[in-house]
Amino acid sequence: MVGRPGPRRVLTEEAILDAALALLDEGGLEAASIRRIAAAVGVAPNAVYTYFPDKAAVLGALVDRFLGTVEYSSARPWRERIRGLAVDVRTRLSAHPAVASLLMSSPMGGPNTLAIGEFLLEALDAGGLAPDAAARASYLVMVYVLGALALEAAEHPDPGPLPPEAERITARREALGVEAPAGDAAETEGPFPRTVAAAPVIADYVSTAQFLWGLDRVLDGIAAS
Amino acid sequence: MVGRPGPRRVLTEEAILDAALALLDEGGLEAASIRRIAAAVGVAPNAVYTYFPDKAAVLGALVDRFLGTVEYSSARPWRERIRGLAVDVRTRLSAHPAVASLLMSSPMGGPNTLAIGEFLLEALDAGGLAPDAAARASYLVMVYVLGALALEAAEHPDPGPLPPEAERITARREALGVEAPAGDAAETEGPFPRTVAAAPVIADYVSTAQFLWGLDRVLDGIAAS
DNA sequence: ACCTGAACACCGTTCAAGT
DNA sequence: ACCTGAACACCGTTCAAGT
Repeated sequence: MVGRPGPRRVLTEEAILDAALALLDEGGLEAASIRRIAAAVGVAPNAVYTYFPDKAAVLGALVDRFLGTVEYSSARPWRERIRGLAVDVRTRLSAHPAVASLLMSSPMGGPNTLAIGEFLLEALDAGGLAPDAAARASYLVMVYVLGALALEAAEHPDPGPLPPEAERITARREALGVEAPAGDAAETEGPFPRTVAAAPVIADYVSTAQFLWGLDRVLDGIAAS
Repeated sequence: MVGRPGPRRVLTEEAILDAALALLDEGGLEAASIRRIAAAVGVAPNAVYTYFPDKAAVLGALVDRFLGTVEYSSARPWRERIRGLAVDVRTRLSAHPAVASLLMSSPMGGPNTLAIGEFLLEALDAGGLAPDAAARASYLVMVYVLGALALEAAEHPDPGPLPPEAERITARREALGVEAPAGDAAETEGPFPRTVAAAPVIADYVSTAQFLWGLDRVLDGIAAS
């Protein structure tokens, strides 16, 4: 802006990812355009291509950097290790909801993604699984965690921060047309009677409780294999 | 094209969705633009907005129509019903890989999506689950199936038809740098020793076998709850 | 009601040029 | 090597107008 073109080194991969994340947080997926990222760091749009080959690379690097912030420890029993990892990912994601949608689309090939896979293999080995079963199980855990988080994120395509959990459950409840828990006389009519009867639980799908319930079923299934 | 503007009724929701699906199949997600869909059905871009409020509605309707083609029967034991549904979705999706990515992003609110949810609740009720557990379990099954399919689809962001399974596994194997099954002397060095050792199994993640293994673990966990 | 042309406000990416 | 301005080939969506 001040000076003329030339080798100025005003940019960093980090600075680009910071700007992309800020735009993602404020305006959702569609706000994270190359042009807006460039504007945010005060540079011409095409300058970004000096640091990343294309937009997918920027978003992929963003996802991998995010996964690098996740903390996990090997000190506890194997189930607790995996639960701890899953909860930590989910907690950190709640501050950056738009990143959750990117988790499924990026190719999962970054170094921090590999580190998480390695951690899962360790935990499952500690759980007594044979190497092949541990490998299959680690992928299952990833499918569950990423799937659950992406589905939660899909529920709130609107930009901005994720509303509090209680609010999101209330929104689901209203969307399903349930005011009272409807526990008295089950209205088993209409096209989808079971779905209507289950509405109170369905409203709870986006809750931490449902997330952990599902994870525990997955871990039960793995432990029994 | 031939006549002048006016109430011609040359379009149908069905025709628009047909064109969108064809573009999706040929050119992947980015090919399914409103402008290209309109061109494919021989109409001005904005004519599409007479039938759908926006692009998201077009893609949402496409997903729901796709889920309407899925077949499921209530004749078998509950586990077989759910396995049959999952396999049928996966099989039909292999002809339309780009639709898999849309499964996670659309809000899952269409009538055919509800019908599948209802079917799952029936099967789980037949499996002896209490209503609340059945509701939670039905969501878990959906998370697993949709997550697994979306993750498979993310592996092939290139447009065009999905390569045969054997080819995709070979591609994964090469990407991981595994030529031989490496079962002889485990190279437990480098940054991610377990990941390297598990590479042969990891190459198999995109297989039907892995898909069903994961589903069976999920169903085991549900049955034990 | 259903379609049109034209426009608005954007995109990702490429290219030749400057330092 | 790193950045620029300018351009290319697109987007989704809106609006006033025609029939």
